[in-house]
Amino acid sequence: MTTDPKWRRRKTARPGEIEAAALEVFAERGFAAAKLEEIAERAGLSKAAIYVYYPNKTELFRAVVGARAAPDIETIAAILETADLPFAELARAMLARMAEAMSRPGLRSLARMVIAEGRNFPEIAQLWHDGVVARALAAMSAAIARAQARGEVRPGNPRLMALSLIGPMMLGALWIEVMVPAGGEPIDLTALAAEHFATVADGLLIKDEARAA
Amino acid sequence: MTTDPKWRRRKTARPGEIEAAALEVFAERGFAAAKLEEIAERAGLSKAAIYVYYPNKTELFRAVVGARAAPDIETIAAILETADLPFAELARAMLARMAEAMSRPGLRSLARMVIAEGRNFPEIAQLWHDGVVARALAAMSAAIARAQARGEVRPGNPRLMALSLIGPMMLGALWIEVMVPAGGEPIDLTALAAEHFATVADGLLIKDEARAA
DNA sequence: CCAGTAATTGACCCGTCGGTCATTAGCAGG
DNA sequence: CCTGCTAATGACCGACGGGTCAATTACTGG
Repeated sequence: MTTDPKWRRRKTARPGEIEAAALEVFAERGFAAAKLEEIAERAGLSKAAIYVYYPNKTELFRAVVGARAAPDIETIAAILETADLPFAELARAMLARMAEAMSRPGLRSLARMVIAEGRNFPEIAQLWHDGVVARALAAMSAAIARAQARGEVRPGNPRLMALSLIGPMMLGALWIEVMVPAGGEPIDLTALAAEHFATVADGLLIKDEARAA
Repeated sequence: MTTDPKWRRRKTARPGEIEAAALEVFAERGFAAAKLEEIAERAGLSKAAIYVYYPNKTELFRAVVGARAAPDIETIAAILETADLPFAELARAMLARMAEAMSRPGLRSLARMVIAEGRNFPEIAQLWHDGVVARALAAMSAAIARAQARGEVRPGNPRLMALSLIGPMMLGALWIEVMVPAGGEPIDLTALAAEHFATVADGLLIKDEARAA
């Protein structure tokens, strides 16, 4: 009988598998409480083998968080730069896309991790700030400013308006991450996006002018 | 010469001091990375003395998070239950109060901690859910539902509307906690509250009816 | 002033986990 | 087939930090 080898040499495949496992464990336990042994186990190799690919735990963390930062953001930025769609359509599409992105656990738990570990890893926070959040915010502010120039959006600070737009989606995502496991009522992010879009478009209040009609 | 004693017996004063120091350290480092030695140092006693008042680190954490949960929320809930103020005034006052509460680091960093450690401490998340977040959300949903019944607010899911209201303030608070230390542009929460109120009241879009005037 | 009590401490213990290293074993090239 | 390279391992180390305990010292009541 040809016995199965105890392990395989798979130099190119390893890093991806390690990072995937690490993302899981870091997301579940947080940086400090995550054990390399557990990451190794889930990645299907030994703890020592991790050190072939990453010099230490911190660097592995950096690789995990840094790698998966950009992709979803690009899509959102692309939507916002679709110039000359009416702002209402832009906003609706953006909120829908964000609901979608935050419905999958990947980006969502990553966001929670950045919030959780940002203080202890200033460079991680900076990486996300520069590469993800600030860019998204800037793209959105720019879109709002353009819409203001076209007379579609009322005057006001575009940056603060951008926060008004994305705040509820972030809160929804964090609710799912933190409160639902603790017994909180689930939230349908798509429904939230729709409801919030209605509010952003027309406000919550019923206008007096409506009575005049 | 009457020599100063090396230490004092201050049984009643200790718990408060320990919890204050613990809040600081937990907020700075996170639960796992917080060292009891450092908490002891800042509280002005020895590590061993902490164990007179708390059986272990986890229990201390529980005490810290549990204790400071309620007070600010009560104020906000009280505002929302001021029945029969016009909803617009209710919302404006609530947002202003929230901006104020989140401008101080206490509640703000506590919120970040709950997000950070909620997964590892389900009971903490549950404590906050039951005692703080769910109650605030319920009070707000109720206020919105009442306003809908009076015809002040458009139809729609009150719970999702409540998330629309508070989302941006939470995001602002987290921005200050996480991104500003990493070089992010600061945010004036009071200005954010005002801008967001304007959006919630009337929306971002300039109405066509306005042209008719 | 003098016990007796209990708050407080410093030194210690020990489990855990990040990180290292000599050794093993898969595999490619001749 | 076998030989050399190196991916991969298991056993180990050392530091760090949570938690304990006997000894110490501030008080309190008589």
